[in-house]
Amino acid sequence: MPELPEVETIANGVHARVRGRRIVGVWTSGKPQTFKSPETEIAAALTGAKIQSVRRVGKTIVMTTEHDATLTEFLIHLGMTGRLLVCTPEMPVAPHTHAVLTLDDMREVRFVDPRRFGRLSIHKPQSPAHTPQKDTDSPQPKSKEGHYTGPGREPLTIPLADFVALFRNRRTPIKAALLNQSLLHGVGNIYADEALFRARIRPTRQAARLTRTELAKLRTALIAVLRQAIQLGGSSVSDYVDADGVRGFFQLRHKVYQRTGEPCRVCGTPIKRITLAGRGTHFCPTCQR
DNA sequence: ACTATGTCCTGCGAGC
DNA sequence: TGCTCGCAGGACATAG
Repeated sequence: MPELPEVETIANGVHARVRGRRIVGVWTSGKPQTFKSPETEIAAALTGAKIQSVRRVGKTIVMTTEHDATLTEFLIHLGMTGRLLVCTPEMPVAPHTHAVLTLDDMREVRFVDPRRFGRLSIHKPQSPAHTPQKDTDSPQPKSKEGHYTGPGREPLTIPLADFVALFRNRRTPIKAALLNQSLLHGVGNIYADEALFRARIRPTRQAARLTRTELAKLRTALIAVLRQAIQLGGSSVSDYVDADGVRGFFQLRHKVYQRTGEPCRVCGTPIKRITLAGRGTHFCPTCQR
């Protein structure tokens, strides 16, 4: 399932291939749950627009487009099985294709999603002039200036003090807290398990009970594992592929994820699997305390 | 405000 | 071999 490293790989790949191209046509499948914004709005906003950039925010791909000096952000969340592919027209259209953007060089950006947990939407950066001057009553500075910033903090850049503060007073297991996108966004099941293993912390530990030292270790481990995964093009479990349909390699480096019963690569103890927060959770009962 | 659980959806693999 | 059935999970809704 695409998490931060996979989404980053895809966004970078699509960016390199389509930046500067104009969208000349938009087709959508009509499957209602795929579209968080009405399909008519998506088509209207993107048709004729020029692609400025494609980047990652959390697990979301943000395609920024410009049309008559108006910026629009097309948000693509891949869910579990979503793919974003840059294709030539003669390539066969995969089953479960839900959106196709035709570019001015006839190539196509295709969104394919068999399981339909993915979501497409339009985000319009609000110009400050248009926002009513009422936002003084919001207790915390939310996303004020408009461009999409996601629900939580970026794991790769969050300072240690902020990272530690995220987990203060959280009684939920640390694994569940890592999966909470309104705290850190971008971390999913694979990298939560892998980071906790590298930090030698049990997924079941209550977040608020972790020491500052343990949280520092966790942050370092998380950043390291995400960076390494990005370098290897992500983890291809189930059917993840990048913008060209190429698989990643980080699954070969997994130390616990989907290694139930196999020996721990550090101590040889069989990797244990439990269910936590409704998710398969893998850890080494010896190494992780 | 926080926490836990159910729901969506389809492909695949285990088991018979 | 061929079938059924249960599981996988990210985000959101709902309930406590």
